[in-house]
Amino acid sequence: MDRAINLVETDSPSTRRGCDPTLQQRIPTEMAEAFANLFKALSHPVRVQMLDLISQGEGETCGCDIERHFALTQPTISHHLKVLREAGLITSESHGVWVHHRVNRQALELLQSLLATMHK
Amino acid sequence: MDRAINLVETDSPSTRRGCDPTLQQRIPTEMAEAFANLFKALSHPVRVQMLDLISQGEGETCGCDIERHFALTQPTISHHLKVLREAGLITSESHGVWVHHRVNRQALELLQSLLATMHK
DNA sequence: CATTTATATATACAGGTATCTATATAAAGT
DNA sequence: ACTTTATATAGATACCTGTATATATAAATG
Repeated sequence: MDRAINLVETDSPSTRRGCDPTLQQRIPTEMAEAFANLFKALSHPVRVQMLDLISQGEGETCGCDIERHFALTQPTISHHLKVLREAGLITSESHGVWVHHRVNRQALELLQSLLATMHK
Repeated sequence: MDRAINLVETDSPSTRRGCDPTLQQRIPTEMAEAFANLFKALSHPVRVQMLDLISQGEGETCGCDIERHFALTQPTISHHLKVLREAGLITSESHGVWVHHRVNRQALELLQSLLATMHK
């Protein structure tokens, strides 16, 4: 009548530890890291606004278009664009001196579906 | 025929600067900050997984239930829960020694709708 | 029933790391 | 030459996570 050993790492339903043993880690670590990286790219107000600006263009939005809307230096804008690009939220292609940016819809849809699963 | 002054802060369509002058800052700064704060709370893989675990419970998920799923110390778990709580992604209420957490659906829906506007 | 023991949670602090933004500079197209 | 964009660097600030500690409740035991 004493549960003896196994004080930790138990998953049996007879354990007094854990109010709800049915909770499962549905999101594996690597997937959680991928999601977190996308969210991190959106964790700055300037980048939220930048992505919204880019989403308004038809893939023709260039850096100077974005720059006009912020009280930030050009290297700082360039940095934020790089963060969005490396996260996979936008793609960028050079056209002469200009670089045109467009949103990656797949990434946004992925985030949307995650959020959907988390509020039933 | 020369545009003279007004080298910066121009919004007039006659400005040679800016390939696409129709782009508008649809998201005001305070709103962008609010969104960024929510995204920042989700910018860590552990918090993504934690929110998913909490979303599985019926508002009865306690800290110890969460703790079991991570190789982190209790204060670290407590810290991450605090981040989620202060961002408004979860609410927490004490029941005796336990604290029960539940997701804030409004916050998740808000993020979802933002993402929706950004991929048309 | 009182007293100890264990459990759940929170706070304070600190070291290491990452992020933000500016200045300075470079490269390349028009 | 002028414009667009990128990189390097650096200082200030913020974030992550552990150790140490505190509090309050529950459980156990005499």
